[in-house]
Amino acid sequence: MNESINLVKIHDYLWEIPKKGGMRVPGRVYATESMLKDIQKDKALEQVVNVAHLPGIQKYSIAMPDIHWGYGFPIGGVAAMDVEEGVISPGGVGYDINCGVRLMSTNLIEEEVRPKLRELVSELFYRVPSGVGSSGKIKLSKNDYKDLIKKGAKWAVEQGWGEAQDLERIEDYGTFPGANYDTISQKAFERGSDELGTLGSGNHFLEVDIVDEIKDLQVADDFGLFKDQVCVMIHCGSRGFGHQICTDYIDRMLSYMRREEINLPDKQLACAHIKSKEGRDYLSAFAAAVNYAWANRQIIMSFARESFYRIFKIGPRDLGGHLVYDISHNIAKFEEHKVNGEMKKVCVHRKGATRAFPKGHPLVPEIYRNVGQPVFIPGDMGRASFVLVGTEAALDETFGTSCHGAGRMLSRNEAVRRGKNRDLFSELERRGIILIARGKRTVLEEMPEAYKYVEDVCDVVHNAQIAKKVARLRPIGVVKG
DNA sequence: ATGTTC
Repeated sequence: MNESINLVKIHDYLWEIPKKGGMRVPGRVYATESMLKDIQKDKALEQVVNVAHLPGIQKYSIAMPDIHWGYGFPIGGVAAMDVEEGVISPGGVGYDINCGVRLMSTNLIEEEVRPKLRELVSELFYRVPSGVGSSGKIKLSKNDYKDLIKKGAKWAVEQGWGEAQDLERIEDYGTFPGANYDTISQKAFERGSDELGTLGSGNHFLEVDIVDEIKDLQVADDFGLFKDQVCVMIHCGSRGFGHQICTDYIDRMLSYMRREEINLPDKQLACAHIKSKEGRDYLSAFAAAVNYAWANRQIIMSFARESFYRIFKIGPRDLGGHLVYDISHNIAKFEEHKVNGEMKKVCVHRKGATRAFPKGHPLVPEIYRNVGQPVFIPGDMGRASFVLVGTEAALDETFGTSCHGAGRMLSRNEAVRRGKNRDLFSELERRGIILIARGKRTVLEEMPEAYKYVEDVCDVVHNAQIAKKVARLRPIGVVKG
């Protein structure tokens, strides 16, 4: 418990940790009072306080309602740094650089898919390798890499996985600027060389979902969503490539901090000034991993389309198979935000947090400029996931950010311990959900009871108005690592 | 998250 951390109520869904000691800004936590009790069970709020010590941090060290303990920064944390004096921290992005979620809509409805659901999920499981260390059929040469790390999803489309219009529905059109081949270790290249088009493990998944309830008819329609529609949700990141880049740069930044005599409450806050050589090199390698993750999700979506074509013997026109949007929830971005009444350029770290820009914002892709940015909040494999839309209040209060998931409630070990006599596969099947997974342990770690109910988390961001609910999805087919 | 403890 963190009795020593004082929480001052701002309103029913927002609490402030007053500035104290070496904190440069206060902390702010979006949660209900009852959620705070769970949040206080681990060291996540201490991490919010620690992050508030970082050089150049602006306004607040922010925590979303799905916050939990992470490496250095909490997962569900947001921190914006001044670009002149501030720092970039690999732990503020996460080990899985550009982990994120994309949603693909289809023209199909549940009753059309049900009769062949098991075949479909088997096909998806076959085409998209999953599990730790899973490798795919795509082998990346040095020249492939050079092109891929600069172009991201655009590279994947050029190679034939998907179409140009997909790129209009990805943050930054699927290409992150600034990648530099020379800032990346050989080890990172090796680890990533056969992992493109693979899902990975842990909380990553590929799901067939049904649009179960529409919460905002107009916005749902603008996103191309309707009741009973079949969708595909993909959650994964940059695999061993991004992981190795994070590892490499935490190491380099620890020596930078010793050299520059930067003292922080936790070694895991390893960071370097954005303008330093170490900071710039990290950003160049990080950009490459961002692009790798976008290419990865692009390729997996393309495999999903092919699975539908084969199982239902239909073509692209009948499937629909439109990308709704692709969100990044482990990323740092240079954006303009209002600080003390003036617009300034900051580097926003979003770790387990989703950008949620309102309509009219120039960084929202043109097709959604008059609607607002889609926000996806995946829940657990047995209950629900949500589609929301970004708001003006998010831009004012949270650097345009909302939460990213249900938030873990049980540790992985505790979930496995409690679930060891259960058969999640048949339990889910009785509820109409086909689950195919590579490892039984991962399934127990990820069982529904290990997570908060996602709608409770969505209610916080909805009521705090930092995103607005659009639709609820429910899973009918799940592929796990 | 992760060649699941370089």
